[in-house]
Amino acid sequence: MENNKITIHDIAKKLNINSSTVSRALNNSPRVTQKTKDKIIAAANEMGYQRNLLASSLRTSRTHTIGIIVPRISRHFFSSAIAGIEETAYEAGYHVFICQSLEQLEREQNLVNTLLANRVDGVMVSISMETENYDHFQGLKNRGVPLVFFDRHCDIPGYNTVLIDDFRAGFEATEHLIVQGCKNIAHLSGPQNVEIYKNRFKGYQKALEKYHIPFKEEMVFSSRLMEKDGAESAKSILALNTKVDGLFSANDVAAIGAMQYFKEKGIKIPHDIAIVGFSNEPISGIMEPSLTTIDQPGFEMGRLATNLLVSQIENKAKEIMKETIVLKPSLIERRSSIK
Amino acid sequence: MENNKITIHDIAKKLNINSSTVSRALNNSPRVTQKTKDKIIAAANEMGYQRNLLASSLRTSRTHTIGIIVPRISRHFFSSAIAGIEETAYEAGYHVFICQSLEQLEREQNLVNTLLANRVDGVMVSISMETENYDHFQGLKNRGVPLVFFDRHCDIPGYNTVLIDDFRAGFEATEHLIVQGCKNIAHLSGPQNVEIYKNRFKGYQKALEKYHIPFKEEMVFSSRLMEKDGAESAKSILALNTKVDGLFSANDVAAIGAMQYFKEKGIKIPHDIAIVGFSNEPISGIMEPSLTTIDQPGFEMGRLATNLLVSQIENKAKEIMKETIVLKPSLIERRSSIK
DNA sequence: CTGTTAGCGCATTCAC
DNA sequence: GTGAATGCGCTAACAG
Repeated sequence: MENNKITIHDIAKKLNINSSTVSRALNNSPRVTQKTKDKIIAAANEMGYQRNLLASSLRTSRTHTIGIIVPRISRHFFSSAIAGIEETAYEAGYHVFICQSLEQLEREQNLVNTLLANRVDGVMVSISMETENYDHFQGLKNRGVPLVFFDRHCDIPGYNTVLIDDFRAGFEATEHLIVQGCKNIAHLSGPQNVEIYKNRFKGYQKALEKYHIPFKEEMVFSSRLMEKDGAESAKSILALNTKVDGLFSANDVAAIGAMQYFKEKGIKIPHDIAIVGFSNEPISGIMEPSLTTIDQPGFEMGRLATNLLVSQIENKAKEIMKETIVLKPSLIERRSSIK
Repeated sequence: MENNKITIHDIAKKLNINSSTVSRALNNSPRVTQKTKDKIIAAANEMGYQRNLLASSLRTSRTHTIGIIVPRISRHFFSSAIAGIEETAYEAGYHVFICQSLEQLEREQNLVNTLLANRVDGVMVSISMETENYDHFQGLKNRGVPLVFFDRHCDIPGYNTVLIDDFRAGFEATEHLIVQGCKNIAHLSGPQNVEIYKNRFKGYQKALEKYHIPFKEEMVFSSRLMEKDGAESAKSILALNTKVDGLFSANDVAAIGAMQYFKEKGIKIPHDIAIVGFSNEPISGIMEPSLTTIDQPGFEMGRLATNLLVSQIENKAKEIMKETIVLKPSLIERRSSIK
């Protein structure tokens, strides 16, 4: 039917008015009569007009788009977070540009530049496991593009951040195992440049300390916390001289990898080894209730982070404030007692 | 350090040359001396120049961005497909704008318009379960924006499509159950406006026919194939007069829901009821090998669909060809025999 | 090889 | 309340 590209000029010509009026009408400016507005909007619909956001953004230097960089969209936590982000962003009139770093620093760096080149109004990041410095975020700061970290944040102060209390999560997870009777508790930890893993580890140590259980270096297995890392760590755990009877994993995926390995070896969960990991709904749901998990409120974090970002974007005139929102983790016990 | 917005004019001024030359140099045009190129690139880096893609795209009417609409990014099949799409797109010099319809027609319609307004160079869609007509894709055609359907396609000819042979998948799944000794095989089916579900259903019927097993309407449970739908169907299956001993589910999620329900009720899989579903790696991996699955080559489909789309985009001068690529499904048996 | 000019589509001054 | 003119930053056409 309608051909290719209809511009405000085309509809102005047809109505024998000026394109500025059309522009104003379509932006619902109060400086246009309702009558002419109606006429213009009717004509626009009829002609199949569609605003060219590129031109509009070029002119206003606002894209109403926010960029988000996560390690991997298929991870349950991140897809929940994205759901929260999209919902909130949509309500505030923003679109979301979703990007995956795939845990690679180089990709993360490129993505920041891509987002910058696309002139997004703000950026939300959960850093990759390889990210140890933050130079690549400097460009955002130079351009005055608001940035919010969520979940996997950095330890440099002065950034806006939404996170959960990971120290507390680690502490409670470990305490839970201790209270249930575990004596030798191993820990699967992640790269220490990522604050969440560092803090979960600290929580683990603190819980041991509280219950006067000696901390042993060899009980901590550091890896990138993929499924196979969990399995490998499980193998190492079985090879230890000490008989391990509890395990706290710093993420969901590694916990699952470890659990699988243990099961293959005929080890009973939680009877022989009790595990506390993090929630991963699609998987948690189909497992027998052998895993106690810590819930990560991804959706909620997404919402909060987006609100924070949007308020930064829209108050850019004022000095950008630095804010940190801390959420409480919650332990989900799938059974009344472990041992 | 560097301030806000540096344009090609700024760097032209600094070097006492014309901005067109700068533009040409930055686009690596052969019509600029290597010397001046080097000089310009050096200056650009030094000044922290970053191309404004909005302006560039406005001028060239090419964004080098492709939009993709899937029902839900967290679904294993789609996240694999997205991985394939991103990889291929990146190689071809395109960015990917990922959107989720969340199985809602209205969202799908809005997303098409959003992509259009953002002037993406092409679009890839796997339709929602609610999508029964295709008017909302008309705008793409009018604008000459190439469109490729993958996996969940439509039955209207004249569109580019990448799909797997779903009839064959349904047939082989059902045949597998029959050969393993199942006599009463139920089927979990999805909305029949979605071709893949229709064809899987047809394959199921054809297999029954081949083995002279009477088809019974009450053995088919139609739903939106969510996890809870699978569970509900499982409940209905147990309430039947006929004792069902085999189940073919038209997707992975419903199969998992059904399996959980059966297990809760103490029914042994596959001894009491054998199930064939579709692969869902993160979940398949942690289950005991009780589920035979059909592999959906998401990554491969993503690659193929992207290649198809890119070739359409880049040959837009010629008439747009219509092509359908059909992939073979492959049955993955996790154990040698079921019964 | 490089400079000049014009315009992509829109929003925003400034007039009236 | 509406029209005319200008420019966002870039690239393409045409000169030279």
